[in-house]
Amino acid sequence: MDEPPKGRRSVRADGARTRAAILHAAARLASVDGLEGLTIGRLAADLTMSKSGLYAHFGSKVELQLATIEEAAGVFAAEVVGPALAAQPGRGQLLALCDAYLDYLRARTFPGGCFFAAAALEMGSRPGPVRDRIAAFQHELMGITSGFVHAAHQHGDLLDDSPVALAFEINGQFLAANAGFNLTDDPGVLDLAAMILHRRLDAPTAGSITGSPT
Amino acid sequence: MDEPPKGRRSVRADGARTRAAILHAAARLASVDGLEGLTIGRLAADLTMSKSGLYAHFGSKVELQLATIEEAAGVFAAEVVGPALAAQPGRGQLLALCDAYLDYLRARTFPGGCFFAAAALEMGSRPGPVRDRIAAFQHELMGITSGFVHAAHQHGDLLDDSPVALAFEINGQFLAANAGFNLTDDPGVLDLAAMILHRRLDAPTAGSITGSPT
DNA sequence: CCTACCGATCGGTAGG
DNA sequence: CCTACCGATCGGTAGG
Repeated sequence: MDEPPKGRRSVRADGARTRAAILHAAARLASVDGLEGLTIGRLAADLTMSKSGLYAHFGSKVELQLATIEEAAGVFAAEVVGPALAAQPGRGQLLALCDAYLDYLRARTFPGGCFFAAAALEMGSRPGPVRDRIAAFQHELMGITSGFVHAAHQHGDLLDDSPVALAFEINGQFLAANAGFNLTDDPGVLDLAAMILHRRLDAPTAGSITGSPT
Repeated sequence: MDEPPKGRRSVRADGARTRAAILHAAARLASVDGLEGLTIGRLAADLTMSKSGLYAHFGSKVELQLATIEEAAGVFAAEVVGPALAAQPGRGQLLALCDAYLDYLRARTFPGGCFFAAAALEMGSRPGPVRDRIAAFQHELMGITSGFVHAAHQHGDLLDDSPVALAFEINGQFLAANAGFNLTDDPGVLDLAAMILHRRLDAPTAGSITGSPT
């Protein structure tokens, strides 16, 4: 009766899978109850495990919150930023970002709506490492968006003043779409936001989108 | 040693003053900690009174939350909607609304930023009477804003498509201004939002603003 | 990953 | 408006 190493999955791999399951549940809970309202007791009950089991993975609530943010950031990168990065630089890339964000809301990727919109509002006036991480994410997203605007300018696709201002404007429509959809449960809100964003990004020099050579 | 009725303020008036003090503190606390994070214990400590003293005014936490929303709605009406209602119908009325909102943020009327932006995000996915009241407020504000847009159309001041769409757009800039200001503490965020809104509302048929007769 | 426990705080009530 | 109290839950620890 030997125990070959492949007979059981390694403890390390089991731990990693448990950790992933915890963070998946934590991100979903936090989108509804907030990062502060996320309690270790409820999370443990949700996973049918003990509270101290959670403390084996995360030494404190703050560490759990920070890990949960990383989990949500991964989802956001995959669902929203990824599709936009895959698009060609230009006006279409900005539209891809907007459509991906609205699809991410429509799909109810997180049951409480956009994880980061909720977190930004909740932590905005609560100093500490959690708020700092959320602020850094928001700053990063604004940087990516204004980078897309800059690229569209280079591409001659879009006439506008400041990339920072347009990124701010787009972010505002994201926030309005998230808040409106959460409060009304009406997908028409997302359609309205899409219409506004598409009209806003209608290039004065439109027509150069389809003509990209090999 | 008689006790003339005017010798002490009426119990009713004292109660009303205490209630007002409670709600003032509650609205400020809730803007930071959320309507759910507002606890009766902390609120009592903040007012140096006992928890049961609070229960004499509000029978339950939900009733306290609802009363706190009414308090905040009164502040919002006085600080934001009031100045806009005082303005002449037209493009200038919409700008007055925007400027009043941004001033209300700049003044840190509530220490945690806009009470209703925070509440809308927090309660969006938490069914119940508190969420319903927040949703009604948001709906009311959108109605007021789109009414201003409609009036500006009548006044020939502003060319635009749907009042609902423009109200949605403006609301999005409010949310972005609130979130950005809360996260960065940088008043430049408010200046950026003001610039965006003023440029957005620049009438294609500008010039008819100053010519209103007696 | 567990049981068993800690002090603190939660919303709420009894009785005055 | 108070003291005194209730059961439940909080974040966290000891020890295994």
